[in-house]
Amino acid sequence: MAEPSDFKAEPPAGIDPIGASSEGASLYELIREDIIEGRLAANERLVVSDLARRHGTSTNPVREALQLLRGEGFVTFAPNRGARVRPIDQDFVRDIYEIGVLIEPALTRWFVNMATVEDIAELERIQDLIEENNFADTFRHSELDTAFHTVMYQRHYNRHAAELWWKHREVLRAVSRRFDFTLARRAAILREHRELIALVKAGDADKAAELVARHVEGSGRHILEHMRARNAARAG
Amino acid sequence: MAEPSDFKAEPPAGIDPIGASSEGASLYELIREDIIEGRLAANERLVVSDLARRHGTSTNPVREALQLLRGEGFVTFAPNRGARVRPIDQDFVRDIYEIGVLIEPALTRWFVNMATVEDIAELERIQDLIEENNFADTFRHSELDTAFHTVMYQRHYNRHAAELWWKHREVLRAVSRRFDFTLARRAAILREHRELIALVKAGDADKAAELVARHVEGSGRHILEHMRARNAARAG
DNA sequence: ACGAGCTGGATCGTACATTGTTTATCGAAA
DNA sequence: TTTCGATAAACAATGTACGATCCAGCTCGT
Repeated sequence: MAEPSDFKAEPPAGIDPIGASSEGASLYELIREDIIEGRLAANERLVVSDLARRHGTSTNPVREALQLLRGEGFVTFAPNRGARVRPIDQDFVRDIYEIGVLIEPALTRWFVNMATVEDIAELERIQDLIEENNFADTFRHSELDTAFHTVMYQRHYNRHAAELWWKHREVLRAVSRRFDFTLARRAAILREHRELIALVKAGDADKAAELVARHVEGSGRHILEHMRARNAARAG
Repeated sequence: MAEPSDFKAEPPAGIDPIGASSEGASLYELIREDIIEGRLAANERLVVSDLARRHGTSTNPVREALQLLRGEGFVTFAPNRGARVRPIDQDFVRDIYEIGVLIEPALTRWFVNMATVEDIAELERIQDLIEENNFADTFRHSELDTAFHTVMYQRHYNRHAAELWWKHREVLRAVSRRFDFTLARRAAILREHRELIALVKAGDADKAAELVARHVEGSGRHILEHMRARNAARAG
């Protein structure tokens, strides 16, 4: 969170976004993006030689990228049958937002007790931008919303929990980009953010945690409903 | 959970313990064991060519195993500077047991509402074995204790949460094997298990969840205290 | 329908090129 | 003589290439 203008969603400090070398890293990111963004279909086979050809590298970096993705759960392996895209389906989304409902309130509770004046000012600034944008640019909204929550979680001492949150967040962000926010959901997001800021100011950790649980729950349900609707439309 | 006699701790169904090929899998497991069990020191460099020589393979499988471990968080990478062992230190343990405190109660809550007569009988059977063993064989206790909780979580619909629990459990199990249980802790474990079974029988999900939170918290604190004591002893 | 053989691709091994990091050495300045 | 900095050599990570082997799934002939 450096400059006032740039709001590229960034991971909380200390979470390495890349980690490998130049080639391998980009390969990893490219494949990962393809999976999260849905460009690679669920359960699609990931043929090493194809990927190598497509990205203009040899097979070795591809294999390493796939193993890395396997470790992170985006790719499944069957012995001697290679890799497949783990489907980002309703079950997957439900699983990770449910974990969010359990973890985020705890992160929030800590934040409420540690928040500085600057933190609160930052939250309000981002919230102003969110309201100014008012879902006109959904991509921008997504970035700002992520930034809002990152402010709260980025300095938490439990790096594992923060990292887990971030990874889940990235998936949900990508999925939700495929849908529009309903008017009801838009109103709820704005209301809950404002309410959350008020609770942080008041130092009411319990109520803030409870609110965040509702907020995450609502967000997850909203995404799931969209996915269900789309699947029904496709099937019908 | 097949035969009455064997209680090798096993992951909940659907969590692939291996996944890769024969060679690569064993390599992955060997290195992973070395890290978790503490045979590889914290932050120790993992030189690909060394590992390849030591395990009698070429460098390729080693590199893939390391990437997989990176994805799972056991190894850190610095570009062009290779891999290092992620230290399993107090912070690490604290982070994952705190996440357990958040997740396990939710898993338990579900189990209480879904438990069959057979499930409860299984819990009691394992608990009998735990009490029969009475910490005489600490390794066996560890296996039985894991089996006890696996019965509760293995059929949970949220595979992500169950998998997360299992991965964390493996680490904590390995760490706690290096220490003895204090008498107080032993008593608490037995008491809480019995109490938990009673609450499951009574169908009291709220109290069961609360108890599990205390149980996990107590277990985590116990391990942390041991680690602190050992570190203090080493430093003094 | 069924089984033998074929084939694609995964897996692993080996060798080597390139590139970046670390370390040791050497010379110049203090 | 010691210290500092530059340079070079050693080391290791990363990427490429290619060949061997093995297995799952498919084809084709019966």
